Amino acid sequence: MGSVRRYDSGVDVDVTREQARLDWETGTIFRPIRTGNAFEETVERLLQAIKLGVFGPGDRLPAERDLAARLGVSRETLREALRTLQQADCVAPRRGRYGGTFVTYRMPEPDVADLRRAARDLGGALEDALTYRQVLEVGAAEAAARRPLSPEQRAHLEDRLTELDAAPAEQYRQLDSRFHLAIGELTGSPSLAAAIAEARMRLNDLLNAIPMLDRNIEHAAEQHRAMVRAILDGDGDAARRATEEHLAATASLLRGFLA
Amino acid sequence: MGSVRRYDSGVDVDVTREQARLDWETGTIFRPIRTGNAFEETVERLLQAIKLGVFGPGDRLPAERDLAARLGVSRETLREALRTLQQADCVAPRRGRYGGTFVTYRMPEPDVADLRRAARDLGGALEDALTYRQVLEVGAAEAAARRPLSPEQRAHLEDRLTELDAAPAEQYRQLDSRFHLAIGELTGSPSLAAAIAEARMRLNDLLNAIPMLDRNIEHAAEQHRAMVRAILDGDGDAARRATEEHLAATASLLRGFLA
DNA sequence: CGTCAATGGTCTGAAGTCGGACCATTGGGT
DNA sequence: ACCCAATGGTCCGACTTCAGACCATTGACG
Repeated sequence: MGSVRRYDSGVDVDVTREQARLDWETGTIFRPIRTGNAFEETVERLLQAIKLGVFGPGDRLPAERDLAARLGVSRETLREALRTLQQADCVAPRRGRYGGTFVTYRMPEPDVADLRRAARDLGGALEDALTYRQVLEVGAAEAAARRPLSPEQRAHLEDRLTELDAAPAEQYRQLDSRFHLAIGELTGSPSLAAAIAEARMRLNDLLNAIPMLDRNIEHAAEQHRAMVRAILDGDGDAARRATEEHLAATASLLRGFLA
Repeated sequence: MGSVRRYDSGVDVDVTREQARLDWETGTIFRPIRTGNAFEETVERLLQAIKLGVFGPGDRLPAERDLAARLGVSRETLREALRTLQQADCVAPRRGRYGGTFVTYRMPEPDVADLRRAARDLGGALEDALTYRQVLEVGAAEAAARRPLSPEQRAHLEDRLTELDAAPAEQYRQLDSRFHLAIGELTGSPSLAAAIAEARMRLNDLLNAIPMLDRNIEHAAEQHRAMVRAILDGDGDAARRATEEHLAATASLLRGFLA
């Protein structure tokens, strides 16, 4: 300790502490540029779009050429991904005009064993994802509330809530995702909406595996209403508090099943 | 309006509204998988590591083999990126043992003309980035405050503040970045820290181009102290408020120069 | 004064990815 | 009954990226 070196900047620094700082920061800034190859990431995205409920069973995905362009990937790579999903019985292609790629995926029944396995796979990334999601969604709710919303936007949010309240049990998770995603989109910040979608994707397998009890659903519904009310009222503080409470409840429910 | 169709799910939906929802959500979920090729992203990362001040003038970057592994990129791609930076006089390689790639980049003088140009280049992405940053950093400060911190972590945070207070004008921006990044790292969530780094990178050229007046620096220093105090005290609400205030001040300073 | 280990510099063959052209199929429209 | 536009299916040549091996250089250390 206390070893000191003079740099060409003319500033004396403690070499040991400086090294510790560097080790720490390089890990953050020099993280991997790409998590996998284009093909794998494409599969992941498509699967998550389906699991998040953006496309339900029977829905048609955008045409290959269009989808490839949206994903910024060549059509061939996209097709390879679609072929994989097809073999996993998630989608089925239909040729000809008015054809397309149609979703055949059905949500599996929630299963606590699945949940534990999924949590083990995530490992330390679980706490990371929960913190990440908390910060993003709480912040988004507040940001959405503090923003002037168009009548269309207000209607859209209420639609999501109504849809969710009327959801049959097997669609609940997907419509819940739609609702939370909608709040992210209301912030008007594409980056924020994308980050929320990503965070939710990471937790999605876990959330999907939680058995939904009527009592939990009712509780969640109340919290959802509080969030919507606060956002439509433009009350940022209330929106933040309501979202905080809702996410804390979900997180502790999750931890409960893992304990 | 009111056109209704029955899907195989047996649920009647308003086709017009359903289409609007799809258009909206597909934009979020089917955003591009990769923003550019590996080479471009590598250049960007390196440049940002330097501009954010993780590596100052004269510092040595990690060895090529090591750096390539950290970035998840082949050594050849990394070298191509380094060659580009070399041609831009940002780094210089030195061969032999104890050699390496050394940073030669010097911060340009702040210039309002640069700032306006950079803002124009960003376009609508500016508001996006500001919102994104606000949510992330405010949330991170609160999360860090609500978390038990080790003595090393507390010392690290205080080091960053001390370092920043003692900063010569030409290093101020870089040390400011280090300080804000440190808060993200204190949350213990790598995803959150990475997102903060990314958000800051997007605004970096803008922030760097703001002429720093003594009055602003003093004001910022006060806010920084309040943030640190709140985080070390474990006072989440205070941390959030202090960060909110600080970022609002920076944002309005920025908008002022753009107006 | 030589050794040698760590570093940047160079090359190659394989695999991944891309853009684009062209084919095959289908069902609504004329 | 035919046409044709939109869709999935197939293929190819060019470019990018990769993994790994090998070379060249340097300076601290014995």
